[in-house]
Amino acid sequence: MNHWLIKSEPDVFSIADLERVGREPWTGVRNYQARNFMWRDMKPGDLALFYHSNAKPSGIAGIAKVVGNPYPDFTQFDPKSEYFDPKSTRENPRWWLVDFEFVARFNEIIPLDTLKQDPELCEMMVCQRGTRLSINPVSATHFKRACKLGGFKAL
DNA sequence: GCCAACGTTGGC
DNA sequence: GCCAACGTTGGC
Repeated sequence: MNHWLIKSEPDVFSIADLERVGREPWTGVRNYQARNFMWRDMKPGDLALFYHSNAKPSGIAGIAKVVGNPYPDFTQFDPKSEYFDPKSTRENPRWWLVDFEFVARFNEIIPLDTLKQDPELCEMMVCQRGTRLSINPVSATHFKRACKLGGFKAL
């Protein structure tokens, strides 16, 4: 099983939103590296740290799980969507996504500052300067430790 | 294929 | 709101 970190701006879609809806298609990823993670590497059952970016504070807010297999991001075909991509076709879609399911919400967000100060978690991509990728692979060790800090029993 | 200009991300 | 970092675009 692979582990991940997925970023979302809580003003747009937060861990509380995921808890409310239960399951959500991860639309709007328009970066090839992040897309490759979703259609090539993610498998149903994979677990992800749900990270709040552009937040007060930014940090890990909970856990989500990959459900189902990748399929084309429908927003790329919708001219009214902000994620519309005129260069993509239904025959040959450019952008793919998976659905995420709610697993857990931490009692308190683990702030980025805490992650950076942690001797292990400071190694995570999200702690490195200039890393803007919205989906990051995470080691099983780092995942477990983040769960522990979040007060959540490791899965 | 190079690279300057531009746009976006995201911490602060 | 600022700005560093980085990805993408497009002229050549």
